[in-house]
Amino acid sequence: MSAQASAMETLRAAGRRITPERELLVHIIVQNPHLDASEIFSIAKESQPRIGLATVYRTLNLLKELGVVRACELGETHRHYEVHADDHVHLVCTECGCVTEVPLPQPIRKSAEARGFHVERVRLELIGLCADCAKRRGGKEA
Amino acid sequence: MSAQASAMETLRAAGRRITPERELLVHIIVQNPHLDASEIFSIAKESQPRIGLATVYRTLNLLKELGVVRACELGETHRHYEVHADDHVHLVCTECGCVTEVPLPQPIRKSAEARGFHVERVRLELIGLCADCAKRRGGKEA
DNA sequence: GTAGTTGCAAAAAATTTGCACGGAC
DNA sequence: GTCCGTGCAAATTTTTTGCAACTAC
Repeated sequence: MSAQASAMETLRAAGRRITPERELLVHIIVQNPHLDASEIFSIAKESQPRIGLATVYRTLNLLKELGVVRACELGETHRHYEVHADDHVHLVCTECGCVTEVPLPQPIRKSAEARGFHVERVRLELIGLCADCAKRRGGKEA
Repeated sequence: MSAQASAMETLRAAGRRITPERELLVHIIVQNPHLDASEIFSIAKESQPRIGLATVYRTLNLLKELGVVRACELGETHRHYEVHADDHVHLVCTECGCVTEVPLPQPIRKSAEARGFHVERVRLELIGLCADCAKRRGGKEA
């Protein structure tokens, strides 16, 4: 099942309605996993000029509550929304909010579960330079 | 070197001044790695009642630029600031902003580097229930 | 037909900025 | 002493909310 279909299914399962606006917004988020609210709004207006910014925020919040998307602020200031479907280590408890850290061993998920942590979503990030930029930079600067 | 000292050293190295406010704010962030801007402000006021919210934001932005702290939005809506020092996968390029994904293999860092990605910081997150909450929940609900 | 959704505009919250004073170097 | 950093208040930006109209179910 595609990420899009999966998201809509989650909406339906939660008893929420499937609207053209929601289809559109989810579609945009699935296609461009790294946009912030206003960017999503801009793109949405291209195909649905009458859509309101409030709808974007309301939809985004709904999708967050349902666990369909996740807001993330990377590096300096860029904040974006992305679908969590993929398997992508801080142990963040969704219940009490406590955060436990694991030493970062090999079988990440196993390690957490060995500590009794119930994993719902895994997310990893490596911040640095992609191959192209690392190459391009090459000589200059450290 | 402590995270606190390390952060102050980074400030000094960048030619920025070491002020009581910055010492205080860094201290708070190091001690409580999961606060948002207004929470940091509240705690700061306890020991420095005259500190301004603007200073918190300016300091937070400065520390982000210097790579001392990182803003992160977890789960639903809680956004916080934390020090990156630890080794904590999305390949996020700090240069062009592109984001590449890795299949999540065993030696995470090695895998990324094998793709030519220059890793600067590693960060992992597992979202779910901590052992206590998983146990407490136990019977009721899924 | 009913109740959840939407767009618009206004309200509230979050973040940034201008300016004069104070303190780090 | 100089210039960066600070507090305060105002400006700007971001996010939420109220309400009547609309539509998915």
